[in-house]
Amino acid sequence: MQSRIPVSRAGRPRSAAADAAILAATREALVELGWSKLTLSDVALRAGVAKTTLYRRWAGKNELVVDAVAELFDELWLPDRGSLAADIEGVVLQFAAILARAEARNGLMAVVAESTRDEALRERIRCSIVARQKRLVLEGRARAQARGELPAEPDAEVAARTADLIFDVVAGAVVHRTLVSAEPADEEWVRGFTRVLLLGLASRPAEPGGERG
Amino acid sequence: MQSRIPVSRAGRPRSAAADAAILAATREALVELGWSKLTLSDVALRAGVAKTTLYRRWAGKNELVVDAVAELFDELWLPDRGSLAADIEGVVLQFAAILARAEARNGLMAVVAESTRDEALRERIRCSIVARQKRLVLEGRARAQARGELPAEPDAEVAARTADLIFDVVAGAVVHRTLVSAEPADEEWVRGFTRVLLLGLASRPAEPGGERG
DNA sequence: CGCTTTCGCTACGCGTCGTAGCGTAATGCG
DNA sequence: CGCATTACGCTACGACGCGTAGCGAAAGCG
Repeated sequence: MQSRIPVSRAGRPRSAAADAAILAATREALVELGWSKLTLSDVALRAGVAKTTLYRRWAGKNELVVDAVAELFDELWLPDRGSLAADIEGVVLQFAAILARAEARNGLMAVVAESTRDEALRERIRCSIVARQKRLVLEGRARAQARGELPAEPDAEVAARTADLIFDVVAGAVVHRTLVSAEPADEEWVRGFTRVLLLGLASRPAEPGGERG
Repeated sequence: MQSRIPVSRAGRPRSAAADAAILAATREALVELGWSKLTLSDVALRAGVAKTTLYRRWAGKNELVVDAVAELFDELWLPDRGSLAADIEGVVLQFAAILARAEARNGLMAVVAESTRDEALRERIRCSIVARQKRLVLEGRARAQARGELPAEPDAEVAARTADLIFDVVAGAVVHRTLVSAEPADEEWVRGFTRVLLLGLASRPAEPGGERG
């Protein structure tokens, strides 16, 4: 789903290069300036286009940044590493790698913050960013059930609720670690997180040396 | 820790009533307008004070909103409900109740988003908001260890890392559920979350009826 | 009572937003 | 090719919020 202003079919077509330049310039400005100091005039200058061109395609700051940030999450996918634990670690590390980039941190937080007041914006975020992540949860669980690592869910509604829960736990933990605690979600942290997620708090903690199992 | 501009001791003292009115007006404006549309002129008008009075006490929007939001988290505490699961459910429900309020959602997200660029602001958030929450994790674990529900941690460093992990998982999940998924963290959700946190994903899911251990 | 500081008010400079208007460039169609 | 249509770059503009300065008056402290 795009947040763009609809385009007419007749006449001179919009420059695709300008689109790419604007989105790239937005991410660049997001890194250097952050959300609040990012101005559309500056983005236009960086992209080498006129400010009015920008307003012809996006309605405002929100819409532009959503599209610019959503592109970052396109690279998320779920590698099959053979076990549920390894799959989780893999995808969490990918997510963490994206959030390690300043443009993702700044943009994601800004957009989510803005969405608390803007229902349409929240819907765009859900479609552009969140839905892609949630798909991975469903895929990972299906694999784990096929392997026998997770019990099958007889009730579809309960299954859906559980998937939502897992999604909030995984995404929330990584985001909180990265943005609020402001510490990297590195491999060691991901190992500990995966252990808690799979086995629970009651299990004995992992050794610092990196025991796995 | 306060973000206020230091006050002199001689001369006319600052009006305490004005302080309360300003913070309340900030929360009110946060609910109605959200972060980006909140203006200090409007806050001053609502509070019945001059805009200059506002700038005499806080350096800007960030500092003011941090203080206004931090007050909301003062009410967090850890009731002793007799078991680790019940303690977790209790504190998570409290946290969820705070985040159910629009002023908390808007303010917290706005401030966190802004903090991605502002190190000093991040530090203020850590002291004013996050530290209070993290204390509850340590307290809850100490109780659980005293009860024998959790194994004792021989290594202090490992214990600290685990506490940080738990904190990010709990706070992150609730925040993500409330702000990104935009669905309430109600009692049913909290039960499911607590179950996963304590027992892990591999455990059989709870029945919809509300079976408890 | 004087000294100090706060308070309300008005006014101001600055920067950004988002739009209007214009001339020009690029494309599709007959 | 010639025309209609649209995008583009540019300039200018009004509106608005930010943060500050200056003033007279009010409220405490010694």
